[in-house]
Amino acid sequence: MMKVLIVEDDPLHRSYLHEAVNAALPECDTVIEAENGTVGEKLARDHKSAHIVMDLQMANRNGIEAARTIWKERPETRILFWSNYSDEAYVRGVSRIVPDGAAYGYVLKSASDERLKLALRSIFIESQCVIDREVRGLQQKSLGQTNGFTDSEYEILVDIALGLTDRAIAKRRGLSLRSVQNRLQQLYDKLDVYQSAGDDHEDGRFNLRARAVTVAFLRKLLNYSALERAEAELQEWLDGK
Amino acid sequence: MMKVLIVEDDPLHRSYLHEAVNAALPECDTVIEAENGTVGEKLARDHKSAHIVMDLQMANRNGIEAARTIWKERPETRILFWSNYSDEAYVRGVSRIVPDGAAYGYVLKSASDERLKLALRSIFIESQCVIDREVRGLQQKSLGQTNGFTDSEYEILVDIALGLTDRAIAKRRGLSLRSVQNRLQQLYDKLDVYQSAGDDHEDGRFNLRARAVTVAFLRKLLNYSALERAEAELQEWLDGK
DNA sequence: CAACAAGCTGCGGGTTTACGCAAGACGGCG
DNA sequence: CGCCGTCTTGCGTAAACCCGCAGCTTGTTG
Repeated sequence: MMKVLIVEDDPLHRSYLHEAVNAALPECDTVIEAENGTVGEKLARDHKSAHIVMDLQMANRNGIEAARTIWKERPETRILFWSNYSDEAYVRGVSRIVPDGAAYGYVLKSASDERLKLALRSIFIESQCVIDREVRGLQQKSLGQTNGFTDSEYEILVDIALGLTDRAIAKRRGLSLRSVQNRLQQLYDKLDVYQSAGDDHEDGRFNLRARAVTVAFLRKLLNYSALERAEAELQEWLDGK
Repeated sequence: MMKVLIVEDDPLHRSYLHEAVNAALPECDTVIEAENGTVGEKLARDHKSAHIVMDLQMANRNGIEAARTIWKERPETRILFWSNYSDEAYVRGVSRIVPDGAAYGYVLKSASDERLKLALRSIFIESQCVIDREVRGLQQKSLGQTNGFTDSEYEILVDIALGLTDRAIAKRRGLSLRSVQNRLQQLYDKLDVYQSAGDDHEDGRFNLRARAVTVAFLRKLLNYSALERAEAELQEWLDGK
């Protein structure tokens, strides 16, 4: 009497998930599969799916995008994210879109069979949130401020990553030019862009703005999918004049 | 009488490869597996492997890095790259390291079983190069100049992506400041950074330098692994004063 | 309420970027 | 050889960027 929707790129992983669901949830009688985010959204709508397992990184339409629209239509949907990576960019992306009180989970693909099955039961049957330990760590840092980044810092990081000028950022965020630059300084500080820049020889200097983006990338604060989303939002904003 | 080494992150894909090798190469009597680049290099050395199937994107040590050191030790090794992506960054990275006359292959994970098996036989038995059609396209563009990027353009792209200043680039590449800036202009041109910048309203302007990097990322000219490698090279250069 | 921290803003100035203009340098080609 | 295209370099300028300094607005705390 339970239906589960699997949204996952890779056929191997898809069939693995299928088996795992069958094994972990005997009360589940139908399993549907989608091979990308677009199809996933459509199937979720058609079947009014209440239980979804979703990959984050998919070529066609990213898991976060798909989850967002699904949750917009029915916020009580339970979604288990099953991902290869625990990049801060993904973690931040997910926790930005989960509706209040929704049951969801975040399990890494490297987790054991047991963990996956346990998570499936906890979320779909017990309505509990299950977040992988490793991911949890990031989340703390990300929301709390310890060593992590404020939302406004993250925001401006994305803005310069997109290639906006200070002026454009100011306009977009409704700030003065100087405020934007303040935030930038703050960002450069946290990313440690200076130390690598200084190097007592004054010649080996970095372009702070570009360097900050790169460092963020190398630290997985940003990744392709985050950029992609940000770019889409930017275009939207540009169109809205 | 043939040994095959499989280097692949994901356990599912690893066992899939294992089966594929067994099915396609009955003359192969032993299959060894490594779960990341570091182990892969070690096993290749210990076993003097002549036939390797390698994933490109691996957490620990990237397939390109591993392949490079393996080929440095024994250039006649045959390597089949099996990857999820056909990013120009990967294609360029691979073709940069393949030794003269070496037999290698590049097959996408989305290819059919048949294609994979055929590629295995062609490369390991017939010593032929097998490059996936989709990848091939990129390679042409990348080496030929049609619409693609010159090496020097790509080089400077990487440099600004790393966050170097014009001056630093000039020093590193042995050019004058102005020449560096010339190449940048050229790059901006090809990346079409202007059109999105202009937009008749003079306010919606982009920071060309940062924008170029982002556009390159979105077009898969750059990706994480390319950045990682470039960063390592940069550090090396910095240490060498 | 006073005191204080945190964030926004304007001003000013030193540095870096982006780029037009023009003078060489180098290589191919008729 | 002279012509031409491509690449390099210097000069000069307008704009953008980085940032110290100082005045203001907040929200918080004793």
